[in-house]
Amino acid sequence: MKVKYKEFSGLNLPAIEKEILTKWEENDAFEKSVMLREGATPFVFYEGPPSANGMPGIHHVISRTLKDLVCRYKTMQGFQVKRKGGWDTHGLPVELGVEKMLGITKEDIGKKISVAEYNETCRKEVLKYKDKWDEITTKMGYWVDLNDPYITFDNKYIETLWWLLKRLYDKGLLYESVSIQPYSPAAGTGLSSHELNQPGTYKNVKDTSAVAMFKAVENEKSQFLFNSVINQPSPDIYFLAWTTTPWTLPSNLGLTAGPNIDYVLVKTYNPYTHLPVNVILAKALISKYFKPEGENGEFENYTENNKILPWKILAEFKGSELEGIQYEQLLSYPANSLKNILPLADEVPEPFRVLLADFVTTEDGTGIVHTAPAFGADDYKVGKKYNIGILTMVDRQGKFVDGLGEFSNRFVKNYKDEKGYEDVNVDISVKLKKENKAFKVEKYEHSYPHCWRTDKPILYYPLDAWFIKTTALKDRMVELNKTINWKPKSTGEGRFGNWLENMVDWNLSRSRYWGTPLPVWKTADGSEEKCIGSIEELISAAEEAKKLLGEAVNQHLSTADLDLHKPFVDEIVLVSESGKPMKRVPDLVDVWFDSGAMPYAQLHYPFENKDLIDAGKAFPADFIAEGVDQTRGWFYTLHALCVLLFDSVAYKTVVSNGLVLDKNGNKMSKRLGNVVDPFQTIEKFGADATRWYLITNASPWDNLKFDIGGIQEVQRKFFGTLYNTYQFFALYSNLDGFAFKEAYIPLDQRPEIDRWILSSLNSLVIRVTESMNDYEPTQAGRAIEEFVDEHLSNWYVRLCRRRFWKGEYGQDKICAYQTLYECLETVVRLMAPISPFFSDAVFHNLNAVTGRFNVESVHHTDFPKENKAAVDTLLEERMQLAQDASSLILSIRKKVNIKVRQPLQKVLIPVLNPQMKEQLLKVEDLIKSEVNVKEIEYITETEGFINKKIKPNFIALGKKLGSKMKAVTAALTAFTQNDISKFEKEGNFILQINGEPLTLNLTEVEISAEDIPGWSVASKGSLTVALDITVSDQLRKEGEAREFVNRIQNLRKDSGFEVTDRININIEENERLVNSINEYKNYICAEILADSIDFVPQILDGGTEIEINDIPLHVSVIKKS
RNA sequence: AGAUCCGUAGCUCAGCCUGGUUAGAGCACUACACUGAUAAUGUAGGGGUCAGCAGUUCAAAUCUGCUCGGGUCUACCA
Repeated sequence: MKVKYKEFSGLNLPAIEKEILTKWEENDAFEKSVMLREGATPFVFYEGPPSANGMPGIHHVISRTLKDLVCRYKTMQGFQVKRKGGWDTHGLPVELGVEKMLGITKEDIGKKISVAEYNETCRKEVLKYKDKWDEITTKMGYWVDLNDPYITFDNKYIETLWWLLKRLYDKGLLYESVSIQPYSPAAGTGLSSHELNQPGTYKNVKDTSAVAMFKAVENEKSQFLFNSVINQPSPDIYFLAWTTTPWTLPSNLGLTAGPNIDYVLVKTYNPYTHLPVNVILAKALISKYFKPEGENGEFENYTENNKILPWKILAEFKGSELEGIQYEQLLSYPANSLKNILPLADEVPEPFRVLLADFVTTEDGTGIVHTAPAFGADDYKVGKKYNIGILTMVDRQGKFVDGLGEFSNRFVKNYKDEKGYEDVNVDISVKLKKENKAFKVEKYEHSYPHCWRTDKPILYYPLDAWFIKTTALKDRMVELNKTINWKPKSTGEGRFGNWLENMVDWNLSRSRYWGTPLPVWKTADGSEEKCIGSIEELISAAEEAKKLLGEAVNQHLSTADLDLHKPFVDEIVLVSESGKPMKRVPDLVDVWFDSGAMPYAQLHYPFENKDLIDAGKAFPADFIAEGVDQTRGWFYTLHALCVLLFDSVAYKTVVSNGLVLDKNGNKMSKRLGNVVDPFQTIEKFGADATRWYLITNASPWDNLKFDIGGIQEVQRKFFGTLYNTYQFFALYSNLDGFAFKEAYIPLDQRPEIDRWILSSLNSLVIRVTESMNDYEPTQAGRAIEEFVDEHLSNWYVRLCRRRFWKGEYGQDKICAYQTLYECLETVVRLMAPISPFFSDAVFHNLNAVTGRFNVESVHHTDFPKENKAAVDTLLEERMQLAQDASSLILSIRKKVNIKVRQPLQKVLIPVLNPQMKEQLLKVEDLIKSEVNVKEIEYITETEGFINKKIKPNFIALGKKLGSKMKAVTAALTAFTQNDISKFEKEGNFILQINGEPLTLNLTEVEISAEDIPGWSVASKGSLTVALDITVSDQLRKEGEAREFVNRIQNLRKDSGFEVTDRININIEENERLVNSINEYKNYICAEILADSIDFVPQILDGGTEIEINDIPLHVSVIKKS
């Protein structure tokens, strides 16, 4: 028996997928898909490692679908695409998870639990959900190599990181410096930004805020200001600067103004001392300190009892004019004297000057920012730029240092829960008030970050940290970024581009436990340091230390069970050039370094696989994809490290996909309970429907509103249609034994409709290929959808049904089979990257019979190549015409209530030009059979018969006419039928516009048929049809015959006859139908496979009663045995 | 606060780059039809201040500016 096309017993995607999965596993389909391309050009893909200590969510499914479909597509395009999986295993989330699990805090590490035990727990916990991840990977059909993944805690991985760090170190790009970080004096530890983002850390608190007065120094730079105060009551000028943290004032070293902000010099009185003063502040903020009625008030009669301060603007200027003006230190003590100011650069600091920076606003304060480089990141940055030095008048416990007079050793906030703590900020403000140095002191409520463990306010504090000098190669990074193909473009130019422009050095240090240790060893005095770049180097350095420093050192060191984590590496002591012992600096490396170094570390470069990187075989990546939230994460660290170390891009194309929101557009979160479980979704609807939905519903970079209903729709609409089409094909092919054994019938020997669908198919191949090459899978998917639904199923198959079940297995049938087969086979290969399961299932079924491909899976075939010769644009156009015409005629039938089975005599179609007629003629038969009409008449000479309308061709006329457009439109609207036909006959028309002649030609207008008086008419665009709705006697009879055929076919079906069974029919005599049936007997018999139709006086068992156009009729249908 | 994306029918989305006169599709809804693809299908109908305002233009969903709303990232500040 011949092999048959397997017919599905129902569209059960999850079940089909399970079968396919088994097949893939049995055949090692994934491995084979890579192996089959051995020697081919590599297409390099990097997998961004997920962290396996969290459950996979639906948002992982979208980015992995994207990655998978590109890799599958490129494989089918002939590239070899290796996909090494990986796990991100270090970092704070892991540590916090473990701490929560063990019920400990960071302080307990090393006390309640040893560092070794703690890290061991992290190591185990981090792969907690690995099984779940493997499961989702398999079930969603993500092909990635999970047998040999890279793991960031692996010694080999870390060794590469060390090698890279050393290279940075040798290039002078790794350095130690202070940075301003959130710091909790109460807990005695720095906080990561992640910790600062814990819920509840920002609290509204009331603090004493002060507007302090900084006295300007008169010299050349400030002369223009002092010129304005000559002859004024006070010769002094003060800058006003606001602070909510008066404790930072003793550390003040600068005042920062905005270069484009307008400032004013105001003559007034100090509201506390009532002394005359001149102050500078932003013009926009005058109203915050002065009442309008006080402007130009009475200065002479001012006394301390006056409620309203008189004030007067003496001068106005831009912030940029203030740059460099000096002022006197606000609060001078021995501790903050000039000699105690530490430099921020190599030169001697020049403090107490006005600086300029863009971060200054006029929303709060005075428009002049008190700048203490130690206690604010912005302050530090601008302070460094202007080299004003740094003063840190607060120690790590949060109290003032010695040598600050009455403030010495006082806590700047109540960190110790002291009873009767007196707020030092209040005392400072009081002192300023008394000394004519405060202009306004008040309580101010604002939100301020607090330590999430101690609930005490944090400070920003300078801490030692290791940095990568990314700014050194900023320009190169910007330049190389321009060569990267970003999808969408705006992320690369906007979000990422801006980020690069405003780049700061990368703070690498983390004072945690579970991470890659920084491989730097230092002597106790810090004078000598050494960076280690490999395990071998570490071992030999340790051996040397052992030799020089004695046997007690590095006793337990062995190559065999070396672990490059804390606490083991910390136990290793090295020896300096001068023979001193060196200990490792305690810092760990930011986890983002782990992932950014993944291109090299996954290959254990350069210790192994050196060639893969150096010869560019696995580097840089052709393609990566992750969520848009990785823009400043992984995308950045990959780029930064690569530019710094290899002067190259790390990836040529990057797709950043948007977020998955719930159906209402809210972010999915466990708290809201709107998280979609990907396991359930795939279990219920199948991975294919889910993938198809995720890809075609919205562009990957748009946020996706995830709606289960959408998946159901995809399943029904797209997969259901494709399924039906395949089932239809399989049903008849199996009957006819079609196995594509006959020679391929040349296109020119196939009927019009076959050539049309094949043309359409090849156009589709072109479109899909273009879209996929352009990383626009959404466009590709939608195009496939449209083809399957609109063209293949709803037109080709519908129109060709008869060809499949009617007649002998001859040329026309074979044409139909070959055509439909080719469509199915091609579509399945086109969609394989997006929906890998169902496509493979259908492919298997097809190929099992025909064996046209010598492969085990659709994923081992090549992507379809377009056959340009098959594309016939005119053909596709006229088929569209046929579809439109049919649809119009059907709508008329509907309107006048004549069913399609009732034949009608004639359709009129006005043709506007010869091309249109030519096109219509070629599809005339299609239209006629589709709408059951006997003839089509084309009318060209139409005057008096068709009403035409005319309107301007705006695109053509717009440029020519400009503002006359309106008048012309009006003139054309007023055209009579005579005007139009005159225009058509003569080819041009002279209009009078505003008394001037204006010649229009036919290409500048659009003429269309509007109406045919006395006919039933419908139109769409330039196509108009008119239907003759008269049903003559002859037509009625034919209609009845068709109706009869239909009823008998139903009976056959209801009786469960085979499609090929032959029958005999008896009809109880019926006067009204006898003529119709006899007249069309031959036709009827052929349709229903009847050998006889006889009228009998009475049917013995009564037969079956049917109705033909409301006429009851008794028949009996007997199957011939 | 800055950057960026988004806002078109009840819902999901096209159209916008390159301005052109009835703003489309699918789903849902209503009615009718079809029935040897039937867990399908066709036809028709209702449903839109294209977020708002202003500008450019003969012409704006489309270009520009501002505002509002939503998302994300970054920053958190005197």
